[in-house]
Amino acid sequence: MSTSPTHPELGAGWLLGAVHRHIRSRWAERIRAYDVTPPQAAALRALASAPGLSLRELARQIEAEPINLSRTLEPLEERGLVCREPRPNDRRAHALVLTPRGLDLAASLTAAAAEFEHELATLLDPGFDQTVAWLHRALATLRTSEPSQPG
Amino acid sequence: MSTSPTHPELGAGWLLGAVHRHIRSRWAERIRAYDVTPPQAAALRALASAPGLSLRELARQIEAEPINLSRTLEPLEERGLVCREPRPNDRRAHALVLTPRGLDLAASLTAAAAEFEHELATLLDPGFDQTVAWLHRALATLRTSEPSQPG
DNA sequence: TATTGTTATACTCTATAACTATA
DNA sequence: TATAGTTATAGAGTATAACAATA
Repeated sequence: MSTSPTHPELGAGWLLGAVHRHIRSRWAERIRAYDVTPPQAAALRALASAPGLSLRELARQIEAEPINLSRTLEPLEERGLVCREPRPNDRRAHALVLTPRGLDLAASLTAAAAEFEHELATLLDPGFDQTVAWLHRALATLRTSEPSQPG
Repeated sequence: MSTSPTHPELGAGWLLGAVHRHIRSRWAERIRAYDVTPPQAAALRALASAPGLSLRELARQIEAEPINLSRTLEPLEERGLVCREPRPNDRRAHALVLTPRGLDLAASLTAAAAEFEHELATLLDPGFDQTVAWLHRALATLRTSEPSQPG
């Protein structure tokens, strides 16, 4: 992977970071209208598609630390979007569920996300989903890979 | 851009973040042997290829905030890798230059970076530089793009 | 007035360790 | 003893405002 011509000493890691910050920032401003942050949006959307999970289960699903997810959910609960229902058989874990308003919001966020990602895909490669799919595969490969000296 | 199958409600932004953290972490551990952080490595390599810049000029070049770059350079100056030479004609800006040891380190880091990026490229697409180049173009496109509602 | 480097400060996201109450 | 949620705390990286010295 060669370095970018405009930044000769900044490599793939740097470029990924720059892209990530940019995209995240755009996504954050897109959902600001709903008064949620990107982590909150992820939690809400995950809960909408898998209601009743415990906090740790949800954390596993979206690959967050339980403590961070806990703090992410806090303001959402205060706003009456998420509630922790007690479980009869285990009083440690609560069942996380969305309220009707939470469900509405999650639906809006999912629509916004679909639109946002479609816009990104269009920017990347208008009309050619194949290469976008390749980007996804590439990122998925890099995500867990263990770069090590070539033999 | 469709979402990842294993994380239905986590989109492109999340995936980019995950990849970025992973790659950054691997890179950080790779250069830990040299006792430098990724931002320090970027600054050192940039200074090696463009010596004599002022702090603000260097900051512009690597797209960092001057204050953050200032703090990045501080420990490097203490270790005798970078020094701020006074400029005769402008006593506000100093000329940043690498010491011989700093130059050695920068060379090692550049070699490590080339190796690291080559490993990433190999992971992505062994033997096919074209698609790697496409990834770079894709990231470069996304980097400054302004996603906006399609017409 | 404008610019350089810096101080002080804060924000976002993430992470580790240890506590408490349950099981 | 093991697990669930939480508290306290910390870290990296980034950012804004303003200030003193200098131009």
